[in-house]
Amino acid sequence: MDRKMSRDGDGSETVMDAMRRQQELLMQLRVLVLPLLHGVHDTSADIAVQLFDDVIGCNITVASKLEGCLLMSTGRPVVELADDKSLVRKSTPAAASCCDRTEQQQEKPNSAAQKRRRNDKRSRSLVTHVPHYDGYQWRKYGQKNINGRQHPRNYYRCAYYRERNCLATKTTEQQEPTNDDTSTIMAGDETAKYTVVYYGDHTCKDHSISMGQPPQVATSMDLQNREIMAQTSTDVQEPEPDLDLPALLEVLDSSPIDWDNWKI
DNA sequence: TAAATTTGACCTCC
DNA sequence: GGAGGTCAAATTTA
Repeated sequence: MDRKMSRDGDGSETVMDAMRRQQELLMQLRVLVLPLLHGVHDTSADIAVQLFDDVIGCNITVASKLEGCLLMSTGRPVVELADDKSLVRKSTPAAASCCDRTEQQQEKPNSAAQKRRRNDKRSRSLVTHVPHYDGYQWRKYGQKNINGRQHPRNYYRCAYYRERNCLATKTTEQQEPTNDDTSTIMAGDETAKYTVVYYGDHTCKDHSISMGQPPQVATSMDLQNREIMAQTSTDVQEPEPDLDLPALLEVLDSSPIDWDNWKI
């Protein structure tokens, strides 16, 4: 890895790029597969969900540790893990961690601490046609028209935010149609693509996205949530009852794999 | 009637 | 001061 990291001067961005890419693709694969498991025997679906969470968690852990090593060796921060850099501001000494902010919020829920900025480097984004199919239950808490964007950004937090103090949040935003898409994509069109950005981990799960924990509790909840999501989604992004696999596969088309960067 | 969503206001950051 | 993120009262829905 040292050899690779020393490429292009320091090469650190290549490795981190690959990690980010892996993270992104895993999220996309998760979104792709979870709906297909709907109705599948619970045990198999449980295991699949757990495996996804574990692999993603493993990836996040490796990326974090790698980033720490790079910080020590280069003395400068590496690029953000999130794709949407406008949403993730650079860390500052004053920027508390996600967990630190949690404590502050619990102490003074209506104080100045109520406004949180997205400094979490563990945010990850993906592009999907079915932004609700991610295995979790979300509650919408806001909508904002973003400057210059055609579609508003929707803000969701975990449905267990209060009940289990789960700080996971996500934003969804319908992508602007490209030249190729303009003929087919309209508001609410099921072929529309959405950029989904996730922040934080689900602490509502016993194991969150971590490794080596028993899957039973969290995964059964995932399945339950997935069913609820499929039944109760109320936003524009209504998931199709019968999922269009080609449409889902198109998600992957939006970010072709660059195999050169995968050679670490 | 409880739960979920909408939406305008407020707050923080740049 | 503008943009983005969150809160919370009002409204809608099941």
